[in-house]
Amino acid sequence: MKLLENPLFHGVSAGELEEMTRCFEMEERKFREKEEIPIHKNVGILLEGSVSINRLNADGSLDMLEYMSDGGIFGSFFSLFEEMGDLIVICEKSCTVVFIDTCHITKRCSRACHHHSLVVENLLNLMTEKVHQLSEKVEILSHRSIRGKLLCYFQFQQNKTGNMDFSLPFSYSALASYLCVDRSAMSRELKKMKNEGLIQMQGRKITLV
Amino acid sequence: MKLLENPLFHGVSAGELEEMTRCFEMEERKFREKEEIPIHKNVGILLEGSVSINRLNADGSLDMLEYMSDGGIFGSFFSLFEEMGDLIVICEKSCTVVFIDTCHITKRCSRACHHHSLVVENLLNLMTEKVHQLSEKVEILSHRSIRGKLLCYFQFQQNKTGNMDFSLPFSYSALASYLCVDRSAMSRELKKMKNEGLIQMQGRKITLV
DNA sequence: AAAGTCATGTTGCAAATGCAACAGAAAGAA
DNA sequence: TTCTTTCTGTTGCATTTGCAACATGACTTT
Repeated sequence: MKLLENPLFHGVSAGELEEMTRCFEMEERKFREKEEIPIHKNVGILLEGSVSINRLNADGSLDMLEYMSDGGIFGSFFSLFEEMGDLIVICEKSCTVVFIDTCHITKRCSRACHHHSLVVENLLNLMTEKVHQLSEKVEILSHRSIRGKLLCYFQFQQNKTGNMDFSLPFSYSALASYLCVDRSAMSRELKKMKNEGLIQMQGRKITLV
Repeated sequence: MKLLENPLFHGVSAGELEEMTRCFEMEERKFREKEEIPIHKNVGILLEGSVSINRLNADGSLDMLEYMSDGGIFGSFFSLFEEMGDLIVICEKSCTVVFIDTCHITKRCSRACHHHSLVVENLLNLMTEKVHQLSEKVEILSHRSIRGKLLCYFQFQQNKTGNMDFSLPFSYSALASYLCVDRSAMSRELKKMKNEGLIQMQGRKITLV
């Protein structure tokens, strides 16, 4: 995905983008699978590949908070834990990331450039989307049982594809981590649901009945 | 709290606010306890009192998603469910709310007024805060046990006051609802934690040891 | 005063969940 | 290929949790 196509630059022309690249001191970097992506005080825009956003626990283990692909945005605006220094972004599929230092966005541009307000407005829309994503996760986690969480998650996925079936974007282990439940217990529950005819599973393809 | 003091209008003068009130067609309304606050496509700014944001379940019961006081902001920007039509805002303590139709904020002002970009920038900061709040809730709910959720919630409260102790902003029933756990089970767990010397409780005042 | 409502405390019990441990399958690296 | 790692499926068991039911006290309403 091209930078210009990213929602953050919606309404910006190619020429303007060129100018902004300098004005915002944007930097492009590539990462390979499993590599950790440094975030500091930057906003990261994912042009290609996919990454996971994880929280580092006291015991050294990781909880996946999010998983995103092309066009995804991550950084200090979007999460509580970055400030706490225990947020870890990991490249899942080799990716290209454009970094922008937050201060270029937050602070008013001394050159009073016109693009600035446009980007702020776009960022606002992205934040809205991010709030929706978080609300979605809260909604999922608010269900008390594993089955409840699974069904809720499945329904969200189903709504996104529009079809009755969809594919998990990651492994079942990762799903358990995302849902904050025990993997084996989840596996057990999935089997039950399959037996009860609630769902069909073929590998990572799932069909809600 | 005065409207001018609200973070949404940070950096705006009294005169400008006057102008904006017309430009944005802002409307002020009062509500009494237990009253439902209609939201439509508005942003609501809470000047006085407090409200709860609840989700309406299929069975007619309500889950509290949030509880906010003076200066709080709610509306379509801030939650997933409003669009789904099952979000219900309820006045908890008699309150005053200022409504702004979202379109006045989202769309570029035809009069190209200067305040507009300022408000968008402020709104961006508010969204950031909202993202943090949601991340906080996700963090709380990501703990698997009731004890884990309680301790996590307590620590957040503690950090906010800065002291070792703090007071619940609502009832224990409401807390259980907020944490998405069974009230009686939570009550049982709190007793255990008290006996183990992890916490001290005097009514709704809690001290982390 | 009497009735009703709500917050809180308590308990037994069935069901759900987490945990630990193990094993085969699949995928990737050497 | 072989070796290694990760993913996945499974099971027993102790613990936790949700649920239902009931009791009490504070407060409000009639």
